Amino acid sequence: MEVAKKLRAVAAALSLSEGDNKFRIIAYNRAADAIEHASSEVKDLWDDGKLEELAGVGKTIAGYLDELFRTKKVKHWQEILSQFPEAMYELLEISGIGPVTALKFCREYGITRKHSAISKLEKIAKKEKMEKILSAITEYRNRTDRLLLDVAERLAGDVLEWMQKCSNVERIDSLGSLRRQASTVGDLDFAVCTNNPKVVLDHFTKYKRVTRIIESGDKSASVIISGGREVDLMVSNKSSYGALLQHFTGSKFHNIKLREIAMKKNFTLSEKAEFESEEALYKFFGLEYIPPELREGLDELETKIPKLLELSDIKGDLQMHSNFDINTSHDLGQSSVEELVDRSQELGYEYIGVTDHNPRVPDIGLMQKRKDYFEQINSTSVIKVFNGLEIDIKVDGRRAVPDDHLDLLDYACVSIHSSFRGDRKTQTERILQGLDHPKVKFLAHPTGRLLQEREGIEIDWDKLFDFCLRNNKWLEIDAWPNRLDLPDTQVRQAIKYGVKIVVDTDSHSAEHLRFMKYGVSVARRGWCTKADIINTCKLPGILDLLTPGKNN
DNA sequence: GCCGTTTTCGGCCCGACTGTTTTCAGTCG
Repeated sequence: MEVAKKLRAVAAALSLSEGDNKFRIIAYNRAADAIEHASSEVKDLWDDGKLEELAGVGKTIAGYLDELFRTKKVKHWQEILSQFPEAMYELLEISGIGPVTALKFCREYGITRKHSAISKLEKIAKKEKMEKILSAITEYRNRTDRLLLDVAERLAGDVLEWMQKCSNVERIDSLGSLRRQASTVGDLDFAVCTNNPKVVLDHFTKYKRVTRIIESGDKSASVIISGGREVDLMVSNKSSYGALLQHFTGSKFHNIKLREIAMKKNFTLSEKAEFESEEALYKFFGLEYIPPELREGLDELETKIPKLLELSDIKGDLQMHSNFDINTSHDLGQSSVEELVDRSQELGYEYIGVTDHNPRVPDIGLMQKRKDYFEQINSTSVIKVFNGLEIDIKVDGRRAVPDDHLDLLDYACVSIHSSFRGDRKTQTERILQGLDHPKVKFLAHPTGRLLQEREGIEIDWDKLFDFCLRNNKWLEIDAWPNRLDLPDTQVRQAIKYGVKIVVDTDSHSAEHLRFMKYGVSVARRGWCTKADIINTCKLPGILDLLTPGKNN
């Protein structure tokens, strides 16, 4: 059983034990939350002796986790868990079933075996015609992964469009993890300002994609839409709409901390509090306004909030792929350089860098031809078009292009596209070697992670940051929605170190250039200001930075 | 069990919805 699930099982068992301290139960659940939301794997934290750095994991639980990793089991937990059938802990996976219900099912229907627990419950539910349980089991089986940001925005856009058809909707906002621009989104959440909740909620449940209404009351409703996604909507009147926005934007951890602050000032804060705006709410408690992207319950309520990067600060895009065919090692772009230029000009950029993948087989003739082509483009283009290249770092750290070919470029970035496994030390050395050339300006999609598909590589971050700082190398935030790489937590570490960041789209078509906003969101979630980001520089500044010798 | 700019003891976020409980427990976010 994975670690967080185990902690939740212990919490469930404790909650069923007579007279147990309910705060101990909360503590176990909080520890599970902390582990699930940690930026590192819990096993790695244990390896590094950093378990207790997780807020919610104290001495006792850290001790038990240590026992778990050393001996594969925790004696104390075994004793607690063994009071109840193993099957019970499996049933907790079904939405709507908590400890009490799970135990009741196990006892009434003789569900004991762990592995068949949910199938057995399904049979019983069919026989007994327990419709809600059946649909919850179906949803459990179809449980889709979280949505990528661009997909979530599109789905939310459809819901917004439908809701705006209702004349009683005075204002509607999309909230939750989508508003916080987390890298992936689970449920879609909306708040509506209205004087007629009933009509609004009624309209909501009639949305054409709704496949099931989970619940529907006077103030909120939850539905499942086709594809299995849950959509929640809450309503309020104008006088407490700010409190509702704040509450439903979350995160849960941020809200808990905020309410603790309120409590210390002898106020009870909830979504019903009388605040017309979020600004007024934060101000009332003596706090700065916290941008949604920072509301993760880390240290944002105790830290001075910098002026975060904005999309309009971006002056150019330094990673994109054209269809100029140089027999590339990976996928060719779909748009011509001219199309990329046109679209970039519409976006108000002063420059772009075209960084096609390196040729499969080194060919200096092709590189020269490409250089001539860019010179010709620049003779007519309004915006500056840099002749860049994205170069593979091979497994042994060598670049896939001979050094003399780099002389024909304005700049290069390097990246890993193979051999993602490998220990931290080897991968770190590999990257540093790849970066070590004056023409190489930044590391593209540094971890190589693909959201919902592939974990990133292991990197010694301190070592990488130190190298970048000393050698004037930058790290990329790749805005491609299934990359978002560097991840926001590492972005924050990088800029604390003083490392500069490039935010770019890695576009493989002119159509993708619009993804820049997701990269900006990652930068904001990483607490970046305009000054932390290389491509907020205007053209003369970038020309300076790209001139070899000047900054190397 | 966790945690500290009121505290190393004594607190611990808050409310909505559901079901069958005619006043609240269970579950969720």
